[in-house]
Amino acid sequence: MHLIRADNFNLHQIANSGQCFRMLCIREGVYSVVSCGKYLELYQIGDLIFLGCSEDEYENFWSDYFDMKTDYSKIAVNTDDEFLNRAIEFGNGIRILQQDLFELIISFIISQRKNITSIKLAIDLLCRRFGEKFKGIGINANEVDAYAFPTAEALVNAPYDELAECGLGYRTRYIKAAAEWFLEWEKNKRDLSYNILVSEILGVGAKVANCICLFGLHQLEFCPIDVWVKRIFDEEYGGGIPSWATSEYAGVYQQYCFYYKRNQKG
DNA sequence: ACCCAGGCCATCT
DNA sequence: AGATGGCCTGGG
Repeated sequence: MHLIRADNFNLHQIANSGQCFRMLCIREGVYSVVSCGKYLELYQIGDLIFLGCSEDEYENFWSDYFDMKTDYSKIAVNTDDEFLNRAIEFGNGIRILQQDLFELIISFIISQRKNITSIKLAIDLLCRRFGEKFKGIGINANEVDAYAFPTAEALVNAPYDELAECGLGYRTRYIKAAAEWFLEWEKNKRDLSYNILVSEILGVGAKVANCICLFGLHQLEFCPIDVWVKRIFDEEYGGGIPSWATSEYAGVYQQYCFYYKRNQKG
């Protein structure tokens, strides 16, 4: 067990911000998350975060995963934009996680035309079938069965029908192609960019590429425009593009606004 | 029973 | 370059 104090950190908001599909509420207030073959359970009381891992593992891994080195109090500042101010106030515990790139690419290809519940289900099935099973340590030092996200090799070698059975539908061939692309990319690790993602990976269009840049490459200026953000532009800005959407931290503001819009009035 | 979801691609005008 | 239809499937 490791304890930290954190500002601009809200576990519930992070888990429900739509950027991560493997952070689950397993009991009242307690969340589990798997990343890079590591399992963590954690909960929050006020600004205290209780983590079911060693200080060493926190410092070496989870601290970066939760982007603790970025000072969000410098991003979530008051502006002259009333809607943005309300969104920041509402969602200012959201952080941009530093997730595994391959997992990110596959997850957001899966996300197209699916709601969050369906995305989580498909990814869970994928991990159970093709991911490595391992023992995680729970918040009470108990042992937990966990599944890593499948490697690119595992998905390249996976029979098409078995992949499809995870509820991927027409995206199945995209997933296979993306896994093959990733293995090839890993050989030389040339710099990734929005244009490369869109032009080289089948099934990656503008929205998904923006998500990969923001959530997978931690380039905070990328602003994915989905139906919710479109709705914000239409209903709050008369169809125009607000200045935050083209700013240095556009992706963070997008998260605040997206979360606010989805969760307001009911 | 619908209807559509946090898109993308191919195929048109 | 802009608009339209098809696509898998499960949740609401």
